[in-house]
This record gives sequence, structure tokens and C-alpha cells, in this order.
Amino acid sequence: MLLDERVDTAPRRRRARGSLSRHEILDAALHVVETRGLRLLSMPTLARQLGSGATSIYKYFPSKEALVEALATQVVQDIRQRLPPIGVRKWDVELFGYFSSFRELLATHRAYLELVAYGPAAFVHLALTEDARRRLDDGLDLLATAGLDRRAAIEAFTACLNYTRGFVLLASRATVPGRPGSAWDADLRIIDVFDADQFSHGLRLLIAGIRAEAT
Amino acid sequence: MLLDERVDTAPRRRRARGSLSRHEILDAALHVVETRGLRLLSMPTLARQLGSGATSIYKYFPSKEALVEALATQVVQDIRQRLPPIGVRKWDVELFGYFSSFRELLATHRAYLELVAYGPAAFVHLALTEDARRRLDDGLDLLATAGLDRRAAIEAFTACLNYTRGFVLLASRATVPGRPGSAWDADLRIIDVFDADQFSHGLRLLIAGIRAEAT
DNA sequence: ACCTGAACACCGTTCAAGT
DNA sequence: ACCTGAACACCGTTCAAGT
Repeated sequence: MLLDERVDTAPRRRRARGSLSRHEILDAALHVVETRGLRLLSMPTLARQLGSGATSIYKYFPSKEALVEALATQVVQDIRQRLPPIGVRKWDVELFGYFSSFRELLATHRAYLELVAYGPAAFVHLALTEDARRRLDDGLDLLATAGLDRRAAIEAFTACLNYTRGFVLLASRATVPGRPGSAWDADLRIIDVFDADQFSHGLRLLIAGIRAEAT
Repeated sequence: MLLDERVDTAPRRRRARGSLSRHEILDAALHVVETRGLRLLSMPTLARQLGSGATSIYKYFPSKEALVEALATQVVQDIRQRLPPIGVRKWDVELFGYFSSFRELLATHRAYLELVAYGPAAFVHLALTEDARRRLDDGLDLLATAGLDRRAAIEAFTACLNYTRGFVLLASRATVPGRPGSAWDADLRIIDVFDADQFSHGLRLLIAGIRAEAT
């Protein structure tokens, strides 16, 4: 569906009248974000990808900001569909597995990282769909089996969610490959590492805290 | 020290030869970021603030990116100096107070929020100074009084730090005033609110988890 | 109706020229 | 030595003109 960017000097052909669409534009934008990053997504870049004029995009999106927000919404929905459902094991095992999967999914999805780190301010709120609501209800049911009342369950689930999303966001802002390491001792440098182990330690503490609160 | 932005149409006077400095440029940049936001900080804007030509800034900073990174470093150091030291109360009380103060300091410091949300990728790593190291040592000593060994203390302190910085970062990306509220029930909407209470719940769970691990 | 290039007001940055 | 405007290659967006 995606056209390669044109490198030849011949003038491109005019696109047929009904050939452009919101879907194709979002597809091309996603491709640019995944391969080059959000900061290299410009209307001219995107137009070259589409083989169209940059101004044609404005028939489908009122502004670049609106386009990026539509893209972000799509990416968030796509990620939620890939998230495995909560299973039937003991609540603490399921909770740990659920948020570990969530973190890994986010951390390996370049478009998500680009959009959450540099994208629209509203990004954090995009999750508020009915599908997200269903996932939340599943999480609350799970925490009910741990003995938490509704209010405590909401607070606990929110804490895990905030920890996970915040961790991924921090990590995405911390990935600077060419950076010299700090001068700290080897065992202290861990404080600035954002790998899966580091994430797991914190998540385990949260779950231990929930367990303590439940009993 | 800061000049008001000029609004008159008369051509501004040429600045005297030694009158510009890194310090004055950073001061003016901080003022723009605090009052207008990082995205409205441009070289022309900054130059108007300084009453200089935009190109003069390049004698002191090789690029806008370098300027913003220098500003970010300064802001992080300033925040750390305002952070109250860890006291002598019981470890869980001190830990809660320390990270609550930290969160509030970050959340009320507009320049920090702008820079962490939209600033240089390296921002998260800027904290790695000797002063930060001293604060970390204090935290590890505190957790030692809870009965944690060195490794567990590092993991626990890191978890609290990541939770706090991640929460503030998420919150700063979620502040969209003109946004219509979600259609969810009122008691579920809490999951998308990033206030001090929400933060405290998670921090309390983390600390309860540390307590459970220590015994 | 949809697609288009020219044009506008910006931006970061370079550079030769002022003082 | 330091400060400067002109100039360059970009960007988002508007709009009148093509097809």
C-alpha cells in the first residue's frame, strides 16, 4: 500500500481525483514515524511518501496536529488489541503478567514511544474508550478477588497503570545512545537504567503493597 | 536583569561589545520558557527578549539544542537545591515526605515540566551529578534503617524515584484544559486524574511493599 | 470535487560584513 | 573580538487556479 519515497528528478504524476484517503495518509504517516521518527514527519515528507502535493493532505486533516492526534488514537487502539487478556491465575500473578506484557508492548512499539514522548499533549487521555473501560473492569474484578473493595481496587489498578506508563515514558526520554556514562559506582548506576528488570522490581513492590493492604 | 520584549517599531540599538553572556542568555531563555512555554522559545523570540540579533546567540551556544540542554541542567540543579533533606523520623514517614515534596516541587515548576515534556532527549540523565549522588546515599541509608540490604535499598529507592518522575511526566502530558471529559462513571474517571491524592495512593502502596519485603 | 504550486510567515543556522 | 543583517533551506498553512 505504501509507495517508496521518490528519488528521481522527473516531476511526479498528478494523483487521480479520488485516490487519496484518510486511511492512506495515516498509513504513510505511521510508516514515517516508525522508520524515521515523529520529529522527521513533516507535511512535505509525508506528501513525498504519498506521491502527492503537501497541501492535498489538508482536504483530509485540518492541521498537522489533528493528523498526529488521529495517528496516536489509532496506535493506542492497535496496542490495546494486542494486549493479552487477564487470565485465571492468582490475582498477583495475573497482575504482574498483565503489566509486564503492557510495558513490553509499549517499549517495543516505536510509533507509540515517539508519539507519547513528542506527540500531542492529549496523548495520555486517548485511552478513554469503551474497550479500555472493559479492560479496566477486568482489572477491578481481579483485584476484588484479592479482597480489595471497589475504591481500593481503582486506586491500586491506577497506581500500577501510572507506574507502567510513566516508566515507559521516562525510559523513552532516557535513550541517548551516544551519551557518556555517569561517574557513579557500578552498583549505583542502576538507578538510571530503564530495563525490564528495573521495571519488575518496582511492579513487585507495588503488588506486595496491594497484598499488604488487602490483608 | 531581564528586558521587556520590545513592541515599538524603532530599530533597536546595537548591543555593546561585551554585554552579552551565557548567563544572560540562559536567564532570558528561562523567562520565556516559564511565561510562554518551551515551544514558543525560538531564536528570534529569545533575541527580542535580549535586545540582540538572533545570530549573536551562536557565539555562546553552538545550537539551540545545546542552549536548551544547558538550561535544563540549570533547572534540574536548581530544583535539587530546593528539595528538603531527609530528616530523622521513621523511614516510611521520611520516604513518603521526601517523594511527596519532590513531586510537588516538580509539578509546580513550569520550566521543569516544559523541559521534561518537550525538551532534550538527554533530560532524564541530567540528574547524575555528585549532589544527586549524595541525596541517593541519604536515601539508601534511610532504607537501611528499614532493614533492607544494599541491593534491595537501591531497587526500592529507584522504584520510588521512577514512580515519582514518571507520574509527573505523565501528568504534564495529560494537562489539556479545553478537553471534554470522558463518558465514564465518575468513580472510574479517577484513573485519568493526576493530582496529589492519586500520586499519594501509589506511593503508599510502594512503601507498604517495601515494608513487606523488609520483614 | 479534488488536487495543485505559488506564496506567506515563520524557523534554525551560516557567513561575510560591519564596528 | 564581538555583534549584525542578509541569505539559505526548511516548516505549517492559505488560497486562487488548474483538471
